[in-house]
Amino acid sequence: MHNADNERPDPHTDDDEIVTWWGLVIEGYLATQDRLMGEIADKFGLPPAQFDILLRLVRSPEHRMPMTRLAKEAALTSGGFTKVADRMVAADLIRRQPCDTDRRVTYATLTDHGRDVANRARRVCADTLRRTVLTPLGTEAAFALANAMRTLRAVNGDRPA
Amino acid sequence: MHNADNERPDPHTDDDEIVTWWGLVIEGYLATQDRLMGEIADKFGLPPAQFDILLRLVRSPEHRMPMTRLAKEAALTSGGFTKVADRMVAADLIRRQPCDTDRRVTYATLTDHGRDVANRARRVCADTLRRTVLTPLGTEAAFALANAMRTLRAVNGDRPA
DNA sequence: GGAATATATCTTGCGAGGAAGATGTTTCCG
DNA sequence: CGGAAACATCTTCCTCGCAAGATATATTCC
Repeated sequence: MHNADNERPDPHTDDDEIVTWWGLVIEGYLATQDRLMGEIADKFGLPPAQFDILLRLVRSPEHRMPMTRLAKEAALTSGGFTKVADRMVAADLIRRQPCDTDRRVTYATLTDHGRDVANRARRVCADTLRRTVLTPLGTEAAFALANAMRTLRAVNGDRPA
Repeated sequence: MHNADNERPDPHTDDDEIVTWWGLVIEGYLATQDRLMGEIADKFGLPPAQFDILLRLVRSPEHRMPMTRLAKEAALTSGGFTKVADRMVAADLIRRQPCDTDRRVTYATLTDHGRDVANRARRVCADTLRRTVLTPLGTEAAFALANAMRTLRAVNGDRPA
């Protein structure tokens, strides 16, 4: 029934501990992220990909960005991003704006409605993060969290492009 | 051009900082996880869902578990899990084993080949984690990471099933 | 000017997973 | 015993995103 107490079938038990440890860590953060995105989806009808795009656009000068650059930053392929953009255009969040000086590029530009939704969703997101992450952890642990992340990015290939 | 230096169009700049902070944290861990799963997929042909299932089975008594329980632990719907199981049966990683005492339940049972793949993949996974996460972070930071995760799980709904 | 290369976007087909419903099995209760 | 409710699994249809290829435009070199 219980062969974990006295048996040791293979010498890789440490492996299992490490993999389990990492699994729990990832699971915890993913669960938090899922709840957060679920809230955004419920309240604003924004799937994660669309919310991410809105955040990037509302931070951009003139609230616009070339499609390709946006796709790259959101870690989407151009083909995949086309359909995300289609849905966002249909929802009146962005519009496609041809570039005057380079007719290859199309800007994704935030509509007034899109800017409004982005700001409100960002506010809700920040409030929830404060309540469910920052406050419980405390600033010190939150800082450690970001530091650990920075270490991971530095060790592994941090490809900024 | 640069309206971030001297302008402050809305009073929610702190919101943006928090959301950005969390986005970077999530992105860092997800990138690590993606690389890890990419390695497992490349070397063993195991998609993340299948690898997760294998780990749970290899830890289980008699290397088997009822389908529904497995689906629940892997955060999949029963319908979605059926097809994952189909692929794993086709790859000779698991087989479906009817239960003697309750003819509703079907066990997912690890095949010999499945057990072998699971052990080798787990070893690779643990080695990579040691090299790219545990060693760079140090045991203290790694401990802090797990602690922060535990806090998050405690604050938000920790459903132990 | 005009061909070759690079860039930006869109279209088609595929795999993964979820939701709703169908089927067969067990358990509960009169 | 016999029917109703709960349960486990599977089937069908849907959405989402990626990969590969097609099309159109820009830039560069001759």
